[in-house]
Amino acid sequence: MEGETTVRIGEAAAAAGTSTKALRFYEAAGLLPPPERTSAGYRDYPAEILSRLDFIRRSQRAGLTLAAIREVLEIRDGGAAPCGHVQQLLTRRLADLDRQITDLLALRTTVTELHAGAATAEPETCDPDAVCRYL
Amino acid sequence: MEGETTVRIGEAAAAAGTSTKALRFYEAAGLLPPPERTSAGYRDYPAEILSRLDFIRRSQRAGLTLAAIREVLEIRDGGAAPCGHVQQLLTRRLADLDRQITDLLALRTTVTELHAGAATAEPETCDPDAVCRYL
DNA sequence: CTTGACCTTCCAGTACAGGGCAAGGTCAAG
DNA sequence: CTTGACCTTGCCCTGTACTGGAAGGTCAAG
Repeated sequence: MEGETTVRIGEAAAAAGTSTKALRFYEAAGLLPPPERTSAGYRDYPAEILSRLDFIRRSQRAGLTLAAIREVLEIRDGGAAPCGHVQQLLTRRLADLDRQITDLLALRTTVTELHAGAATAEPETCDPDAVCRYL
Repeated sequence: MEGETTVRIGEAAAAAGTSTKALRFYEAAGLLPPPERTSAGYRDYPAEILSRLDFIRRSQRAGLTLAAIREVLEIRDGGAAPCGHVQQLLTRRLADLDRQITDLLALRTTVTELHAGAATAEPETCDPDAVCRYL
């Protein structure tokens, strides 16, 4: 038997491309299980923490919130495969993205129109009461 | 000469379609000049406040922050026409919107791909260590 | 022995635009 | 006289994902 490889928080953070602050934050937020501690009180993570951190990072790149990621992790930690939940999550995320994109495109149209109007700015014809006719 | 029409905060808020809280907040944030007070200490706005509130609302619908709106108002209050500034503002806002939209579209592509992958979910083939292969 | 790189906890703050509630003053109507 | 609608100030709370700093413990190297 070999001794198991463990990592301290700084090493884990560096390997995952994040910060020690973030790892402690994830722990407080329930995304990481409280690790063992060394006799000095240092967090002592098993090497598997790295794939978990990688999962968190992949999920974040998909625009998922930490709360959503935590749910997936909880299902997995409960022993079940989170596939179904993940699929729902992605479906909702997609709908959300579509709504956001639609909203932004509409706003872009509005702002483009305002901008075009302002291009022909004639301060003389402005009603001071209206503050600015171009908005 | 007639007495000038004035409005109290509740009336102004209702007319502008916002809340008394928001009006006090705008005042603290420098978007509204501190109004006269009645003998009881009530804010007593001139009727012109309504066009200012309307301007604020129009600007917010264009997605401008209160800080940006305040700048425009300050220029106008300084006696100048804010046209040039407004045009810059809209140019920047447009560039910002384009960047946001581009980012969201890229994210949408990513999420769509993940979602398509997850549609063929086969929990058996998952590596428990990876938490979920579909993310 | 000391320095420096780690690690610990806790507190505070970031940006945004207010919302919620408390505790109390004011005013017209019944 | 009292009720109810309105107003005042002040203070904390929301959500997001952390980051910064203070104050101090631990450990290997020089």
